Amino acid sequence: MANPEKIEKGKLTASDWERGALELIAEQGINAVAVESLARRMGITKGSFYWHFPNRQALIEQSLLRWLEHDERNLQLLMDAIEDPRERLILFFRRSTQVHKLTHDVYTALCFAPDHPLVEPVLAAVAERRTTYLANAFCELGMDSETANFRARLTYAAYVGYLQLMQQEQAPVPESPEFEAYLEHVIKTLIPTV
Amino acid sequence: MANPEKIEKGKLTASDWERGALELIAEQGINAVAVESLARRMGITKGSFYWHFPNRQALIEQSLLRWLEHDERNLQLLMDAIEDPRERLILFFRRSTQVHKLTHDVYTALCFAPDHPLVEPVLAAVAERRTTYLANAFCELGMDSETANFRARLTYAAYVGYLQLMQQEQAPVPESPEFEAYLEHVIKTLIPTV
DNA sequence: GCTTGTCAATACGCTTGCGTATGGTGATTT
DNA sequence: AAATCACCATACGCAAGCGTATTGACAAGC
Repeated sequence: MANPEKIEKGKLTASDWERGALELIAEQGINAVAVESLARRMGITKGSFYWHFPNRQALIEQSLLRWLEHDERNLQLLMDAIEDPRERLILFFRRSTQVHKLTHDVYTALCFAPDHPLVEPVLAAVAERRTTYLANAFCELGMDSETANFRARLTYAAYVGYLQLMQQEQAPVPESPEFEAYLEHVIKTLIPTV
Repeated sequence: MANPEKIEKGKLTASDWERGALELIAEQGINAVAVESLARRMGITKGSFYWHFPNRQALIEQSLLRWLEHDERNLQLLMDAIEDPRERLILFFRRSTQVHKLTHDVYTALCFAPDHPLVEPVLAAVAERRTTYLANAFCELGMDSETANFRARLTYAAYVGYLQLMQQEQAPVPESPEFEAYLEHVIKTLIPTV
């Protein structure tokens, strides 16, 4: 049929709208989330939307909240799975392709709207979470607390900055040999040997 | 008077509009550049605007072009002024406050709209310029060409990422003691000693 | 003094997007 | 069978924003 998303049996749920919003954010950024265009995209009209949500802001809030939980689960899985801190740090950079793609693309999109009032707190929470994750790993590698915090911030900044370079096609994407070479350099520079 | 910008004698020029646009970009991002609101802000109506520019896109293009030149001049001044490559690298991070504030704020704003069709090429040019600047300095410090390029990319990424953390108030601003401490760590980590 | 050129104000049409109101439809309940 | 509920369509009002068209103000040149 002509309905790309609506899977034949109709009856969308609030959760469907949230997923649709997150996909849109991942593809075109948060500003692209408009209820009418999103509705068109889901093969439906906005009459449905305003049954599930009071307004656009609620949709975005809910979607971001939902994303935050997904992201937290992903990070937890990573932390619990690997005991070697050095391996964990290395995986931090590779994460891009390891985790669920949608979740990661949303993260990238959010990074480029840090001044958006609804995005700001979410991004702050994620930054906090990830830097403490990094700082812990650096601590386990023998750094004192202050140094570990600095290194964590530097690492996180390098990660976010690289996302931006990739966005501009100024940097090689994961899985390419150039990326591997660069990654090796980053590891050598930022991660101390045991 | 009630006219904030229009300095009494009227008769704006295209250059005035470009400056106004850049100020707006610096404050509220590129998406905030709307001709009617910008006109209001300049204490005038859009009747004037469309005499100087064919459309909104032309204004943005011209403004960004103008900014690119400013930024290039700033970089050149920095390169020519200091001969010690290590000092140059350190200054790269301090640059934020050293150069003209408006120019730097525009840069930050542009960093957060890397997918914007008009911004993308500008950002690409700047990234190219700055990474080669960095790579040259690292080369002078004794790195081989490939390593210098990797380190330059890493340094640039760390710089851009830090801008974002600052935007979210997640990182100390320049001139604060915390910033100095962090900067010291960054220098120790990224810049090899002669 | 009259024309011309430069810059600006106003009014208009068009589109996009938000939110509301109201009605419709099919399934479920009673 | 009727009524209710859950979900959706349609139509409307409203604001912001782009670009156009027309007119006006004011100075410079002829």
